[in-house]
Amino acid sequence: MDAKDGETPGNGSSKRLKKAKVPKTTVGRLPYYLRVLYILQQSNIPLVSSEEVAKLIGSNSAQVRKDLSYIGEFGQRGVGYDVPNLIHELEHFLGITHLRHIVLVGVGRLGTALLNYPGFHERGFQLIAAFDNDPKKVGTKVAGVTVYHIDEMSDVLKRETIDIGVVTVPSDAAQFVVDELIRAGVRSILNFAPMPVSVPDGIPKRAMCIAAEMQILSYHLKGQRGRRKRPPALRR
Amino acid sequence: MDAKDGETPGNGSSKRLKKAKVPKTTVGRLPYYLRVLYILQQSNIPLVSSEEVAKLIGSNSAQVRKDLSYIGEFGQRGVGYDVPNLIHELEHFLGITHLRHIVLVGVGRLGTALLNYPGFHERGFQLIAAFDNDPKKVGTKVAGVTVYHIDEMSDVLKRETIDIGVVTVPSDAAQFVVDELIRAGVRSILNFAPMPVSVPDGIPKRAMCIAAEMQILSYHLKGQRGRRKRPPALRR
DNA sequence: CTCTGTGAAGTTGTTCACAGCC
DNA sequence: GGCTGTGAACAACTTCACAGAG
Repeated sequence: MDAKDGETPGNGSSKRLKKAKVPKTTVGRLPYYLRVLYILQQSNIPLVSSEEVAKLIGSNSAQVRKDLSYIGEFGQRGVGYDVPNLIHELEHFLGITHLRHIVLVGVGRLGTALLNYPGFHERGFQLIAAFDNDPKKVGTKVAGVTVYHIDEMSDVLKRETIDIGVVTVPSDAAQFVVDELIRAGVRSILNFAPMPVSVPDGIPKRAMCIAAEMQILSYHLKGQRGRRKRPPALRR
Repeated sequence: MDAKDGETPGNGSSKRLKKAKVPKTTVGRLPYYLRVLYILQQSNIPLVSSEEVAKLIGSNSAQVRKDLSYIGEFGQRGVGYDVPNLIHELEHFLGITHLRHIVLVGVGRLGTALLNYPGFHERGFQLIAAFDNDPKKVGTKVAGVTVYHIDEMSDVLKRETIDIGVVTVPSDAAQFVVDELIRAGVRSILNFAPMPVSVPDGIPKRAMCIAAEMQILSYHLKGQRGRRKRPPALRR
């Protein structure tokens, strides 16, 4: 149900690397490894062990080593991993070595919040434009990003390569907006609308649904009766 | 790395049901089934087949049937599933039959956007309170929800059972806020801060990280060179 | 002795294919 | 005929446990 694979169908052997297959579960964890590595780097910690990384993200050392081993051999036995080097390798693997261009459609509250989110820029994602169908919003700037009308999308994006289209419109507009983004040449979709959308084969897609996450939490709460009286001791 | 299991450790056989084990991947898909069922219900469609549900969420019919079969036998052979009944069963299974109480910590832009998100209420989640450490925000109301100071948390929540604490504070405050929520008796955590947090055993936890999702998309774009010239035909 | 990298074992999840009921 | 429910086959992922490098 999640992202389409995004792999070009018949590219068995690229010239880039040996590139054995990397499980998608592994790909999903790499951004989290990267996040703790950035923190370690800020603290000027030059080396880290798989055990330490595991502790920080709540996993286990074998998992960390296995995940990293799918990408290459970056550690030193008896020593650990060089933090800046590992950051470099992960960034390279994830394709975030150069600035990625993104656009956002739907300048409502969530859209505005995201436009103001500093994490985009910090992580190498550059907001090129925003789109909405509300004439009051069109022509304004939100967090420094110009808002265009949705009908202008193809024109505005004519000369730009957009890597990711972020969709923050109401459910009933989501599929239309996704279709427009694809038509305008946008290469992948991040959908926040609480509605499944379909994309053509080969277009990577991810969905973030807050309500779904909360329902999953709700499930885990079943069976635990009511308010905890004596909170469990905090670890750490 | 994701949510703690949330299962009370030694409760092999509850009296509630036969309750065979439901894979967590299945639990993760149920909210999406529910979402398309709500849509079908709004269109007054009384019956649906596993094939149709699968099409709508981009899965396959065997997966849908298998998932549903972990919970019970809700379909009729040769006919399909009764939409309202299946909704009822899924809601029951997910524990969203009664209102869930939630609080939010961090009334910044993202927090404000979430407080205004109508999906909470529509899906049976009731915002009881919000917290921030900014004196300018304390005492105001955002989207009808009163903002308290973080130090007041234990007091404010003394008599309430809070099911989910939503964390939308900056990274460096995330662990502190989570610890406070746990101390105040909050039963589970939904973390939006781009920082792993740890919780005691038995406290369900989920994380939503936008940057991570975008990095995963970025990975899938690697290898596809540049702007698509001729967009693939839209399906549907 | 420490910590990585990795086959092999073990576990979990998905797909197949068909019996069973409408 | 149509569609569910489900063992059994298959595939993916995780954990173990240890060889090998520093």
